[in-house]
Amino acid sequence: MERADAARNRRAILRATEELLASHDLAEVSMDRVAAAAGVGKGTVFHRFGNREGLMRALVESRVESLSTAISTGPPPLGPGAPPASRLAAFFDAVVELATRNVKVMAAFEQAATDRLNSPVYLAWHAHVSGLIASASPALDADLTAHLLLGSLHSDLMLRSLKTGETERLAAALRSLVSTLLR
Amino acid sequence: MERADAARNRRAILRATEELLASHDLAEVSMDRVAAAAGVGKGTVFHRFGNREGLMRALVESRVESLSTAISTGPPPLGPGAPPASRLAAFFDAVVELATRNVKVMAAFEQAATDRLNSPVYLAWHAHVSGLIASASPALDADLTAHLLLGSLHSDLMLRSLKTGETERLAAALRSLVSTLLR
DNA sequence: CCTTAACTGGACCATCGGTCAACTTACGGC
DNA sequence: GCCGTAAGTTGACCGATGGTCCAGTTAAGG
Repeated sequence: MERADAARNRRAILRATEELLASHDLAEVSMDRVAAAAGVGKGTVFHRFGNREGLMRALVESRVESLSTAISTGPPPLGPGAPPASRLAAFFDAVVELATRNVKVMAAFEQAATDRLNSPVYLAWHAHVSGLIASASPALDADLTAHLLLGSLHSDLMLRSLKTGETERLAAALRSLVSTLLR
Repeated sequence: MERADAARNRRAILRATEELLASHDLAEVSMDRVAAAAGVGKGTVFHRFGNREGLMRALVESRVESLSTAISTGPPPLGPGAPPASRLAAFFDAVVELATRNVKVMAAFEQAATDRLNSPVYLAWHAHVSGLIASASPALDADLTAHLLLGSLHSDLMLRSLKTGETERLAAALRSLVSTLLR
C-alpha cells in the first residue's frame, strides 16, 4: 500500500511536471526544476518514478487512461460492437484529438523514452489498430501497417500542426488515409 | 576556402563518428569520444560543426547526397521523366533502402535534431513527395499526406525491422500503402 | 619569407540525470 | 494512546555531457 503522503506527493509531482511542460521549453524542464516546482526533494521524484522516462511515461498514462477504457469497455464506435472500419476511424479521431491536447507531454515522453515501441501505451494502441486492420482488410500486413499509421502521431508533426492552427486539417488527412487504405 | 588541414580533419571527424555509431550504442557516442577517435581536440569538432546536431546533420547529408542527385538529375524512374506514381514508388524504395543501411546515423540525427521538419534533407524530401502526390492525385492534401508518409521512416521502426531481419517486409508494406493511396 | 586569418587543443564551466545514507514520518498491532 | 518499523523524504554529492574560450600553431597568398 502507498502511504497517504506518498500519494499526495505523486500527484503533486505529476501536476507540477505538466504545468512546467505547458509553460516552458521541453529542454528547460529538468528533474531538479520538477522537484522544486512540486515542493519536494529531488530524491523523492526519483524514488517515485525511477527516472525521467518513468516520470514522463506515468504522465502520458494518466492522460491516456480515459481513452483506454473507452476503447475496451465504452460504447461504439470507439468501444466494441461497431464494424472494424468505423472503430478504426473513431480511434484515430480520438487519438489525434488526445495527442493534440497533450502535445508537450507526448513530446516529453518521446524524447525521454528508450524504446517507444515497447511502452505499454504504444503496445496497447498497436494491438488495437493491428487487430482492427486484420479483420477489416485481411490482405494487408496488419502488424506493419499499424506501425506505419501510428507513426503519423509523432509529436513533431502534431506540434507543427498545432502552431499553424491546422490540427483539423491533419485529422482530415489521416482520416482519409485510413479510409482509403481499408477500401 | 577551407584550408587543407581543416578539410582533412572534417573528413576524419565524420569517419570517426560513423565508426563509433556503428560499433557502440548511441548514448555512448559523446562529442569527447568522437574527437578522441578522430584524433583531434574537442574544440575542433565544435569549430567545424557548431554543435552535436550540426555534426549529425552533416553526417546524414553526406550519406544522402547520392540519392539527392539521383532524384534531381538521374535517370527515371527515380529521376525526372517517369509518371509521378512510379517516381513515388521508386523514391520510397530507395529511401527505405538508404535508411536501412544507415539506421544508426539517422537515429543519431533524429535524437540530436531540434526541429527535424525544417532540416534541409527533410525539407527536400517533403517537397519532392508532396509535389509528386499533388500531380498524381490532386484530390489529396499533398502537403500533409507527404508528412504522414515520411513519418513512416522514423528510425525506431527501421531499427526494429533491422533487428528482426524484416526490412523487406517493411518496404513492401510501405509500397502497398503508397500505391493504394494513389489509386 | 612574412603576415595574417584560419585553425587547433584542451582546460574549464554550468548543468544534467541519477545515487545514497542519514533522517523523518505514517500507521497497523497492541 | 503508544510504539516499532517499514516506507518515505531529502539534498549534498557524483560522473558525464555539451558547449565555450583563448592562447598557441599553422597553412597559404603576396
